[in-house]
Amino acid sequence: MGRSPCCEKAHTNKGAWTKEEDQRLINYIRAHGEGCWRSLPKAAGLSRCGKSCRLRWINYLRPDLKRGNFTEEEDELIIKLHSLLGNKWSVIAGRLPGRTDNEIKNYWNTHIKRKLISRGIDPQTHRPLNNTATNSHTTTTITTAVTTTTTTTKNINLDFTNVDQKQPSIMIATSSSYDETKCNSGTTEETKPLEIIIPKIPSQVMINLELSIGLPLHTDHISSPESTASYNFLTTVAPPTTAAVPAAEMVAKTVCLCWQIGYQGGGGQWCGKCKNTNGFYRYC
DNA sequence: AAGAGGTGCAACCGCGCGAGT
DNA sequence: TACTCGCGCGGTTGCACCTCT
Repeated sequence: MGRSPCCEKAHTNKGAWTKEEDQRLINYIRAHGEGCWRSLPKAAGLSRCGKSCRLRWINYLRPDLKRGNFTEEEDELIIKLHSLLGNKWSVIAGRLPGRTDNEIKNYWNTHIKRKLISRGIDPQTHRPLNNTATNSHTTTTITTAVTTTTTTTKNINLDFTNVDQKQPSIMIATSSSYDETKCNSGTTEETKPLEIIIPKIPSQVMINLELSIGLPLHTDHISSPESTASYNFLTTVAPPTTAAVPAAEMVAKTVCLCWQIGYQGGGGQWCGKCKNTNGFYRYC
């Protein structure tokens, strides 16, 4: 069986694009818009693969691209997003207007990786380099900064010290009040640690540490200036928005960072308002 | 001045997914 | 339900440019 090739390779150019090819592509997209990349090369009079045209447009020719060096703020944003999303370059790019996934990916591989290593941080795990190899009988501390719609920040510390002998506990310290029935609780000054007791388990049992990220189902959470001001990288793990989307609208995209921590095949902990859809808890 | 090695980035490749039939 | 098609994504490659010796 197999897939048919995306284009007739014998009749397509490869390698660097010429100015003439660029101009043809720009002119065609200006006249007809994006889309139907497969038929575009022929229609535009280009001897290129449709995928190649799409890549050239998205990564280089698009008028809304921001060229130039990454700022320190962008650096930190990329690091934070990567720590949460991993190599989801397109999602990360969606949070950096004017930057492309390819650009961010390249920048990560050439600059940020080195930067993190120089800080003593593993670029893949975002954990201290000298802490990457751990033993199940030693204390393992995983600290994840989880920010919800508001300024709520939770630091989750998993203490599996001597799992065989006693119940490990998970401490979630949050700078906002914690409401079991709501993911997107309002921000207050109150700090209330939440302790979850995990039943005694054998040390060889696999532990499922899955962080579930849901997309927003509704956008009526945020209306106050304070919450607008608190807009940050985690509030927009929603589908990418275009550059034309007003900032206020972007802010309105909310996300529930429901989390699940449990043994494989066993129960975990969920946000009280999450819905169980096809076996996965989503959205609240 | 020139060659070697390193770096950065544009472009390619293969695969997965969703829509359509 | 099975298959095709087109798009988009992430990983990888190739090459131009830069720096060092």
